[in-house]
Amino acid sequence: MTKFRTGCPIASALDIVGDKWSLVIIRSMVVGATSYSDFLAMAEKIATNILAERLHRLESAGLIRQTQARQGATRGAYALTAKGAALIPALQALARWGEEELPERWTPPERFYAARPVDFDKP
Amino acid sequence: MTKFRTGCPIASALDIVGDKWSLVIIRSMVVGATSYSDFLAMAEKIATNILAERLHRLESAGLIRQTQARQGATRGAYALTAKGAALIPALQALARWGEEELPERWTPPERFYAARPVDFDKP
DNA sequence: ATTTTTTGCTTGCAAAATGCAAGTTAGAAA
DNA sequence: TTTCTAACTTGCATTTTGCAAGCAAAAAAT
Repeated sequence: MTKFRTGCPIASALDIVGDKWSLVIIRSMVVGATSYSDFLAMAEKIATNILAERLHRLESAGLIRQTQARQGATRGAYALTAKGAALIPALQALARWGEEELPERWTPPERFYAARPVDFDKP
Repeated sequence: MTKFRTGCPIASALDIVGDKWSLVIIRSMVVGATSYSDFLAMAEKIATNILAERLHRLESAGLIRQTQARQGATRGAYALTAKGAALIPALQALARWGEEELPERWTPPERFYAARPVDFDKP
C-alpha cells in the first residue's frame, strides 16, 4: 500500500509515480511496449531488479495489469489499466515541456501525442 | 549540469524534476509560496537540507530565480521563471489525475487550476 | 546598543532507493 | 533431451533521502 505524504493530489500522484522510472515505463507502454524484455530494451537502460520491482508496484497500484499468456508466450503481456492510461495527458504535457524547454530533445512518435486514455484497457 | 539518460523529452523532464520534491515545491510556488520558510511550512514537511539543495538545483536548471531582496526581507524571494512556469500544464494534468483516480484527495484551490504560465515570470 | 528571535541555511550520520553483476527458474525451441 | 531465452532474484556497492542538530546574518525587541 502506498503511503501518501498528504491529501494533495499532486504530491499523492508523485507518491505513486514520482520516481525515476515509473513514468518512463508507462511512456513506453503508450507507444507499444508490453513485455519485460521490451522494457529492458528501452534506450534509458533500466536495471533488471528495478524493472521487476516497478512492474509489481505499478500492478499493485492498479496502473498496469498482466494479460492472459497467449500461445507461444512465456508469460502474459503487460497492459495499461484505465487508471494507468489516465496518466497519458500528464505524460503528454511533460513531453511538450521537455520538447519546448530543453535543448535538442527527440521528437516523440506521432502516436504518442495521438494516444487517448480511452484507447487503452480494452478487454 | 543535469545528466540526461537519453534524448527522450519525458525522460529528460524527469531527469530534472522527477524526484520526490521538485514538483511539490513548484506546485507551492504556483499557489503563492515564495520564501524558504513558506516551503518549510508545506504540509508535506520537507527536510531543510533537501529543500536547500532542491532550490539550488531548480535555480541552476533555470526553473526558478531569486528576486531582489526587498525592504524588510532577509533575502530575496523565489519566483518561477518562464521555463519553470511552463510546467504548470503538466502539474495541472497530474493534479487532475490524482483527483480523479485516487480516493479522497484534497481539491486544489481554484487559483491552481486557473494558473497560466504567462502570469508568472513578470519583471 | 545590546540581546533575542527569525530566516535561511550547513553538517554529520542513519536509512532507504538505485545501480551493477551474477545467478536462477520455467517454459519454448531445437 | 539438451539448449535457449524470457523473466525474474540475490548480493553488494553507490547514491539519494531523511533526521537532528548547529550556525551565521539580518530583523525585531528591549
